[in-house]
Amino acid sequence: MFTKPKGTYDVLPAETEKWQNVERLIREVCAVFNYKEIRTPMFESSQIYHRAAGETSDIVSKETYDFTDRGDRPMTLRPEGTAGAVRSFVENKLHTSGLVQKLFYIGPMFRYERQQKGRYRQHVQFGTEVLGSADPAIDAEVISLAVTLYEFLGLKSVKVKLNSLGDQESRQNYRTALLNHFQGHEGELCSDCQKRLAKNPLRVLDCKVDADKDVMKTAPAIMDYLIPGDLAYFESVQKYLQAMGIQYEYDAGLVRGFDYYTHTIFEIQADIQGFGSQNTLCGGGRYNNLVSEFGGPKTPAIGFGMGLERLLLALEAEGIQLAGEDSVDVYLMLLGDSAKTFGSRMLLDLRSRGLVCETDYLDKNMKGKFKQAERYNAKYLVILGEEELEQGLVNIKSTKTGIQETIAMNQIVDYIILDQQQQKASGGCGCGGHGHDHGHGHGGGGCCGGGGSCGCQG
RNA sequence: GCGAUUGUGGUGAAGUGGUUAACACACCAGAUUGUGGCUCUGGCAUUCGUGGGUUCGAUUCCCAUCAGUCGCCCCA
Repeated sequence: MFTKPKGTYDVLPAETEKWQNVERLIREVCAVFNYKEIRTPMFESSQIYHRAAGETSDIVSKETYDFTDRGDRPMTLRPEGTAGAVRSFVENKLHTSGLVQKLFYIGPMFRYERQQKGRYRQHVQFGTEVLGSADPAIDAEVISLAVTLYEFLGLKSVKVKLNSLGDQESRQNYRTALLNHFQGHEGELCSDCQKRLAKNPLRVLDCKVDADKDVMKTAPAIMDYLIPGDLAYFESVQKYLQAMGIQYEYDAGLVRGFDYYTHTIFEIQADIQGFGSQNTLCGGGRYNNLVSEFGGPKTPAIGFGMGLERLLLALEAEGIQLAGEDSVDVYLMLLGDSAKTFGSRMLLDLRSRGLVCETDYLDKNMKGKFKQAERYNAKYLVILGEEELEQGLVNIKSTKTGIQETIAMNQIVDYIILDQQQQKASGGCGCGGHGHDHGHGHGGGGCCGGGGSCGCQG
C-alpha cells in the first residue's frame, strides 16, 4: 500500500468545506483592506531563500527541500512566502505603480521538520506583504488585518506580542552590548546558544533551554539600544495600535526565525490549552533591506505569515463551527428503466436550475434508494415511476415534514420554493438550498450562519 | 536533530506461545419485488504495520524498519 509522505496530510471531502470557508473569509478580509492576491511558484532558485533568510536561520540552513532540476539548477521548495513575493516584486518592477503594493498569498510551504500537532512538512500559510511604505501606520494596519481576521472568525484567545529590532545601527549597538554581557559566561549557555552567540547573538534571547539562567535574565534588552529614530518609530507604531484599540503586549524577548527582519516584529499567539510550543498562529515583521538585497530599489516592507492548520486547530478548540451540514436538495427516485432514462434529463434540468440533485447509481431496490436519500441528507424525495411517467406527474415528499404530494413534473422547482417559504413562515429554518446566491454577507462575526443546524450560508 | 509512546477488519476495540482471531458500530444481502429510518436472519480479518530472528509452532517473545500520536528544538 502506498502512503502519504511523512508530515503531510490529506484533506478529505468531509473537511474541504472548512478549508474553503476559512480561505473565503481570508479573501474577504483582504478585499476590505484592499490587499491583492499574488501567486508565485512553489519552488524557486535555492539562492533566493539563502539570500533572504540568512545563513543563521534554522529553516533555511537545515529544513528546506532542495533538489536540482534536470538542467542541474539548484531549486528549493518554498519554506516561506516572503522571499518569493519580494523576488516577484523586483522582477516585475511592481514599485513603478506609484502606490504601496499590498499583497497577500495563500498556499503550501515546505519544511523538513519532525511533525507534531500543528506542525507539518507541508503546511498552508496565509501571508501578507506590504511593499513601498515606511509609515508606522502601515505596520499597525498589517497587524490589524490579522487581528480583524481572527475577530471575523470568532477566535477569542489570541494575544499580540510586539517588539522592535531597530535597523542596522541599533542592532550593531545591541550586538556589541550582548557580546559584552555574555563574555566570560559562554560556558553557562547550552551548546546551541554558544553557536548562536558567534553567528547571531540576538537569537540567544530566544532560547528556551537557558531562559531561566541568571545571565539570560540580566541580559540587556534591545529597547535600551535603539537609536532615537528607531525608538520613535516603534512608539509611533504603538500609537496607531492604541488608536485602533488593538490590544498588544511588548515582549522584549521576541525574536524571529529569519534574519531579514528590521524594526517592528510581532507574533500572535493562541492562548489555548494543549497547543504546546506550536502556539504561534501568526508571525511577521518589517524587512526594510530585503528588496534592495534582491537587486530592487530601496523599498521598505512589512508582512506576516499565518499557518492555517493551526488556525483551524484553534477554531476547533474554541468550538467554532466552520462547515454547514452536508445535504442535497433533491433525491430523485427513479423506478424502472424508462423512468431512469427520462429521469436523467430531469436531473439535468433541476441541476441547471440550481438544485443539488442526486439519484441512485448503484441499482438499489426501493429500500436501498431510501437509505441513500437519507445518507445524502436529501431535503426532498422526488419519486418517478412508470405510472407517473405516463401521466407527466411525480410524487414529491419533504423529508422534513413527511408530507407527500403528487404534482406535475414541471412544477418541481416551484413547489420546492413555495414549500420552503411556507416552512420559513411557520418558523422553521427553511433556508433555500445551498446558498446558490453568490452574495454572502456573513452577519457580523459568525462564520457560517446559525451554528450548523441549517446548513445555509446566508 | 533529540526523546516518549502506539500500530489487530471501514471504525472503536478484546485476546493468546499452539486447530476456525471475541464483541460493538458501520457496511452488504435477505425477510419486505412502489415508500426508508425499527426489528429479525445471514455475510463481512487465509490474518493481527513491514522484514528478519528465537521456537516444533508466533498476532503474541527479540531485533530492525516503516507509519501514527505527542514532547523538546525550531517555527506558521
